[in-house]
Amino acid sequence: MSGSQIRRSMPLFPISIVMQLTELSARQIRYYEEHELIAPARTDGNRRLFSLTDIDKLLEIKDLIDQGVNLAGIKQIFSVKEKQVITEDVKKEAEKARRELTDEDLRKLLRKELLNAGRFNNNGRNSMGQGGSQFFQR
Amino acid sequence: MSGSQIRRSMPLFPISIVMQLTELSARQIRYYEEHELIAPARTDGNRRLFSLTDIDKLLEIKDLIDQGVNLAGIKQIFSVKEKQVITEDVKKEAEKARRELTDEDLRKLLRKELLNAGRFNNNGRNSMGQGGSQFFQR
DNA sequence: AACAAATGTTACAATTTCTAACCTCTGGAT
DNA sequence: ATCCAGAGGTTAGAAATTGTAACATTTGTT
Repeated sequence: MSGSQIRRSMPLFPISIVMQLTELSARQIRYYEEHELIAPARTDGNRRLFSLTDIDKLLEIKDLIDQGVNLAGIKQIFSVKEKQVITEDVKKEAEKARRELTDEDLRKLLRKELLNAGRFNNNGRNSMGQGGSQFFQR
Repeated sequence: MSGSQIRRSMPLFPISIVMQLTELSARQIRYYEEHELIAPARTDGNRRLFSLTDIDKLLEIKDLIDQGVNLAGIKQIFSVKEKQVITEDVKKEAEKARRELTDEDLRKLLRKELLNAGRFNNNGRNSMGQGGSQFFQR
């Protein structure tokens, strides 16, 4: 399971292959790297080497571009999706807990939760600054 | 709790007030409505009336615009965040289950999970189409 | 070692897209 | 009836994205 993660992030493909797989131009792919949407590995000779994860990301980028989203937007979307991955992690564990419900699993779940607490800056502001009316409090 | 939800979505503010609160121009605010990022209510005389939810959204829009995200991107982000709310819902329930762990709660959790399953189109594609190599399977 | 093909970098240009500002006109409120 | 906030159309300027070309470097092959 962690092995497949390694495989998915293994740098394997030269840009020519990625162009075919994604139907993106080399220029586009380099541009997206320049703006830090992807970070392909490099060979000793400075050639890009893309992983499956990179390719998936490129396909997602292509989708969003088609929907009119600009690069800044895609960057934001990726960052909220990263959060999503973690909550989904918790979700999966909850699922497992539902099935098994051993004390050991519950301890693991709790531990993970605590580790992730406050890991991201919560961007949620509120229109009334501090000391907003109690009437409107969430 | 559901009461405060009602209050937060209650149409209260005319555009002039919203301009001050958000430091957005009227033209901008209308522009964002035109592109369906907000949907303020209207008075009998067709004037816009904004809720606190609208104002929060506008502040978030302002932030994202400042970060260079275009409207299409903001729209996507809003839709992703909606998902997030739901997974966070599940997360909260998982937290609760961890504390209480009654059979009843677990049944509720499961029910919610099943109800939300497939509620959103999962946009996740895979670089290898169908029949991709087992080697790379997630 | 030498050559051909692929890829990297950089610069310039062109095109497209966004967004804010300008402007006019309408309709509601006093 | 008048006044003014608000609605909506149009446009200009800026920014983003991609294409193209020139030239350097790497890779693989013979």
